[in-house]
Amino acid sequence: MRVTEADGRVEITGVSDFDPEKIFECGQCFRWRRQADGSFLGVAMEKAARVRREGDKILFSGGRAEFEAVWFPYFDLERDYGSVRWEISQDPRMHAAAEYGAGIRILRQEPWEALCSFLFSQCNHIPRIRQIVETLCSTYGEPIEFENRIVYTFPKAERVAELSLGDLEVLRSGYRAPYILSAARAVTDGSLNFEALAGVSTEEARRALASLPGVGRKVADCVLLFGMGRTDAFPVDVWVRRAMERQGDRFDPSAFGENAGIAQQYIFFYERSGGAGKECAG
DNA sequence: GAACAGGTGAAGT
DNA sequence: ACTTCACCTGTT
Repeated sequence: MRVTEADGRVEITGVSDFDPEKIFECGQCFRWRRQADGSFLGVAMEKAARVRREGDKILFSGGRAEFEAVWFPYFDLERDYGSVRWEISQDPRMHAAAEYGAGIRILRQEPWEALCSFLFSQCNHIPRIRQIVETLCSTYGEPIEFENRIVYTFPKAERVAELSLGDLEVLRSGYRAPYILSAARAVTDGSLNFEALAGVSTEEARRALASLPGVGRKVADCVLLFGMGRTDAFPVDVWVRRAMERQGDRFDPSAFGENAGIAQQYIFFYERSGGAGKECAG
C-alpha cells in the first residue's frame, strides 16, 4: 500500500478489496451517506470524513496523521482481504458469495456505537435503523464542523446514560429505547467494560454482552464483529439463516476460524442482493 | 388493515 | 430443548 498526502487529503494505492459502496452499504454501519459526487461522507471515531474511489486510488479527507491514527485502523487496512477472500473461496459453497462481495471490508467501529446500532436493528429495516441512529446523533451528539457544514458525533455512553426514556422518545425507537439506556448505564458504571473484554475469549465477551437486556446472541455477535475486531464472530440473522438452511447440509462457520465474520458478511451481502435466489430458481 | 421487519426473552409445550 | 408470542413503530 502506498500513501501520499496532498491538498489536505490522503491518497492510497495498492489496496485490494476497497469498494466504498459495498463497505458502507453492506449493512455493517449506518452513518455513511453517498453524496451527489459519488463520494461518501460520514462521522466515526469522533471525526468526520469524506471517502471516495477514483480508479485504483482511494481518497480520504484529512491529513496523513489523521489517516494513520484513525482511518487506517477503522478501515482495517492492515488486513489483506484478497487472501482472506481466497481462503474463504476454498469452500465451494462460498465461491459465488465471496466473489460477489469482493471489495467489502469489516470496519472497526467503536464498540459503544456498534452496540447501540445493533440494539436498534432488531426487527427494523436498514433505512429505519439509519434514521434512528441519525436522530440520536443530531439530538445528543457533539456538533463538529466539516466542509462548512455541521455534523454530529455519536453520543458517548456517559451522555446517553444521563437521559431518560422521555428524552429518547424523539428517536421513535419503540421498545428498544430502554435497552439503550441500560446499555449506556452498564458502560458508564463499568459493569460492561469494552477494554477489559479485549483480553478475554470471544465466548466470554459474548456472554458479557448478552447479559444486557435486549442483547441476545445475534446482537452480541454484531458488536463483537463490527465493534470489537472479533472476526471469528459469526452473526446469524434471518438472511444468513436462510442461506445456511438452503445448503441443506450442515454449515459450520467455525471452519472459517478467524475469517468466519468476513465470510458472514459475504453471505449476508450476497443473500440480500438476491444473487443466491437466482441460483436456486430451478 | 393486516402483515412484516437484520431480535429478544418469557412462557408455553 | 423446541415453539409461540408480545414488544414499538413505520412501511407495504
